[in-house]
Amino acid sequence: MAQHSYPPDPDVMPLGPRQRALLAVLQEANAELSGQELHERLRQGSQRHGLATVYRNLRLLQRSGLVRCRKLPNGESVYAPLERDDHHLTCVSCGHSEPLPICPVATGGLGLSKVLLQGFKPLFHTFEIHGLCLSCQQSEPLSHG
Amino acid sequence: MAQHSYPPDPDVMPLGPRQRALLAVLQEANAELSGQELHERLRQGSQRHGLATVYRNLRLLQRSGLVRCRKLPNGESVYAPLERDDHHLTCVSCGHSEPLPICPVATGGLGLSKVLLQGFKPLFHTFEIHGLCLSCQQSEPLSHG
DNA sequence: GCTAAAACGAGAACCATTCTCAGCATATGG
DNA sequence: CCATATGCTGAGAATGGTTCTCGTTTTAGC
Repeated sequence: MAQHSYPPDPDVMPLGPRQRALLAVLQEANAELSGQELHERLRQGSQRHGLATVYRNLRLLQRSGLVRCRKLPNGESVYAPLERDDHHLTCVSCGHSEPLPICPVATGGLGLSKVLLQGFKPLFHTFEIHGLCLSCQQSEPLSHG
Repeated sequence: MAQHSYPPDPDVMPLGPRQRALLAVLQEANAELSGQELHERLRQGSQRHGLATVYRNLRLLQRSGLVRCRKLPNGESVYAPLERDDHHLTCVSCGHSEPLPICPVATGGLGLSKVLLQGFKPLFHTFEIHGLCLSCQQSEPLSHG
């Protein structure tokens, strides 16, 4: 057991030093970060950090309900603290994704009955509108070839 | 120009035979299909079909607003006809994703002002609840290591 | 200190997707 | 009817983010 004491939530095991560093970087950032970006930023600190461990811990933090994740059209995953409730407009043509400054879903208050959830324990939700951004509408003749 | 005549929608260029085949398979399927699954099913028909073309046409159909796409946690993309308005419960631990039989968002009627959209032309939206499925809650001791 | 168990890092492996490029189909103009 | 330009197609190679492997390092408990 390489765990450090520090029990912020009885529901969750204590976090290791690298996991705390990772969370801290995510919280300081004002945007979602990819695994690679996170790795780069962590390297600049004093601790050693391997890419594999960054991904390992991202998975663990996500399972613990501390980190949320979203996939961009290019396949990258981007991460943010769970409590951040941002949603996005994403272009199906160029892949550009930008924050949508409203949450159209009554978070938490979702009228989701327990019956519908069937034992599923919700942690966060993602809402995304996909379409064509202005510049793609203008540049593309929209031909199927 | 290898396009075949057949103008179903003045807003959109006519579709080629492979694009129509692709759409047909998606419409017959009662679930989202991945690019690879789509490719397999198309191979079974009479026309020849290459994987590259399947992906090429999926991209084009998506841009034309005929097909929607969603990324699974394992990195695969799954496709469906645009008009299908399904949403999902997805487990952050095992990656299992199942349909959620309600749409908590007032589709179309989203109170999204044009100001917020800033020229963005919406085609479809995705809504997904991420959390822990029952079996993952039971099996995992939730340790950070 | 010493040992067993857990976490770690570097690099290889993975795999869905995209790219490359030579060949072929379509449409048109001569 | 044939020549030619255009651009779609498929096989296979390349790409790139993420995961796996495995030998090493760190931690916890004694």
